[in-house]
Amino acid sequence: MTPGERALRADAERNHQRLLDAAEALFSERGLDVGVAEIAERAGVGRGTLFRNFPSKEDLIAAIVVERMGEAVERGRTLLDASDPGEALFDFLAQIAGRQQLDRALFDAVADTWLANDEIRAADAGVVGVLGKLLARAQEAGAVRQDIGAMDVLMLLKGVCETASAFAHIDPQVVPRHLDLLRAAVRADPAAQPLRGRAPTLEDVERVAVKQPNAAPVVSSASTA
Amino acid sequence: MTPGERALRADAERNHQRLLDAAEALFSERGLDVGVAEIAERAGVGRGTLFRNFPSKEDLIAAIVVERMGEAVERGRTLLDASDPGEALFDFLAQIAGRQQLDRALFDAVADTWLANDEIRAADAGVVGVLGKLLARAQEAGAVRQDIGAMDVLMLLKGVCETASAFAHIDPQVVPRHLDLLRAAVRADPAAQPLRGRAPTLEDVERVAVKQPNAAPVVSSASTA
DNA sequence: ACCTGAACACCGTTCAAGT
DNA sequence: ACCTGAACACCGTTCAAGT
Repeated sequence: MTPGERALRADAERNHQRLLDAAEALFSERGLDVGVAEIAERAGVGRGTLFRNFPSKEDLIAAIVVERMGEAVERGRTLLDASDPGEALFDFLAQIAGRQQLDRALFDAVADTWLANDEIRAADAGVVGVLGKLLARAQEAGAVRQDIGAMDVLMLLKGVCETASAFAHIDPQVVPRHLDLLRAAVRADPAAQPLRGRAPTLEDVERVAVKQPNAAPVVSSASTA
Repeated sequence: MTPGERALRADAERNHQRLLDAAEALFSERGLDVGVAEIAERAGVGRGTLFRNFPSKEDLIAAIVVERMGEAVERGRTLLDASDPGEALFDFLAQIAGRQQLDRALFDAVADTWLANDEIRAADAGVVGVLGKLLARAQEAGAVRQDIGAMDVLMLLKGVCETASAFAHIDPQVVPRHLDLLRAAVRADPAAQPLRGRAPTLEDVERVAVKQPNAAPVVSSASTA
C-alpha cells in the first residue's frame, strides 16, 4: 500500500492477509493470549511464516490495532461536517467506545503498547488529529470548555473504555453512563473550577515513548535481553 | 492473623514475610514480569517454597495488592471525621492516585485481576465501603451530585490512575489535572444532564467475576486448561 | 512440617533445510 | 523469495527427595 513497500509475491501477500484475519478472529474470540501456533494453524501457514511477516507477536497485534485506529479516523472525518459540533464530538467518542466493546482485547493492547510501536504512534497521531478538529469545533460552538485538549479527551475516553467496558456485559448502560460523566467533565460551564497543569500534547506522548522503552509488554515475551 | 489460620512454624512465617518483601521490592523496581526464580532468590528461599506459600504468582501479586487496599481503607476511615466532607472525598481519591504513581505495576494488576481472587474481592468491598461513606457525606454536604454511586467514582478513579499515570513521569501535573476533571464530572450542578443507566453496585462486580472466569490473566500462565 | 532444586509443560522465537 | 517445522530459550509450576 504505502509507496515505500516492495511488491510481495502473490502467495506471500495472501499469507499476510490470512494471518491478519486469523489473528483478528482468534483475538476477539478468546483474547490476546491465544498462542501463535494456533494463529498460524488457522491461517494455514507455518509458525515461521508468521514471524517472517510480523517480527513479533506484539507487532501482529499492533498491525490490527493500527487498522482499527485508521477506521476510527475515517469515521471521525465524516463527522467534521455534522451540523451540531458538540454532538459530533460525542458521537465520535461513543463510536470508539462502542467498537471497543466488540473486541475488548484489542483496545486493551493499546493501553500498554500504546507507544511502543512506531506505526501505532503514527496512527495515534491521526486519531489525535481528527479528535482535535472535532474538539475545536465543539469548543467554538460553546459546547465544551476551553481549557482542555485532545489528549485530555483521549485519556478520559481510554479510562471509560478500559474501566467501564469490563462491566458492559453485565449492564450495557455502564458505558453510556460513563460517557455522560465524561460529558459532564468537559462541558462548558462558567462555574467550573480551572484545571491544574496544562493540556498534554502529542509531543508529550512521544517523550513517554522514549522514556519508557522497557515498559511492561502486552504479552510476556521470552527474550528480555 | 485471621482466626481461621493455623499457626506456622517460625521459619515458615519468616519465609512468608521475606517473600512478600522481596516481591514488593522487585515488582516496584522492575514491574510485574520479574521471574519467580529471582524473587525466591532475593528472599533467600527455594522456588518450591514460594509456591508453597502462594499457589501461583498471581496469588503473590494479589497478596500485595490486598495489603495496599487495606492501607487505603485505613486512610479513608481517618478522613471520615474531616470537617469538609467534599474535600475529604477528594483527598481520599488523590491519596490513592498518589500511591498508584509510586508502584504503578501493582495497581495495573488490579485492572485485570480485579475480581479473579477472593481476597481481592473482599478487600475491594472494604474500599467501596469507606468510599461509599465518604461519598454519602459529600453528597449530603451538597458537594457531589446525587445520581452517582461509589462504584461510579471508583471506576472514574481507576481511569485516572491507569491512563494519566502513564504520563506522570513526564508531567507530574497530569494526575492532579485529571483529578480536577473527575471533580468536574461528579460535582453537584443543577444544570447537569441526568446520567443514563443506574449506579453500578458491588453485586454487579461479583457478577462480572462469575461471568468472566477465564479473563486475560495478569501474567500469561502456562496451564490454561 | 517444611524446604529444595531438578524436571516438566508451555509459551514465543529462531534457523537450517527445503521448494 | 518464500515456506516449514524441529530446536531453542525462557517462563511458571510440580514433585520426589531431603532435613
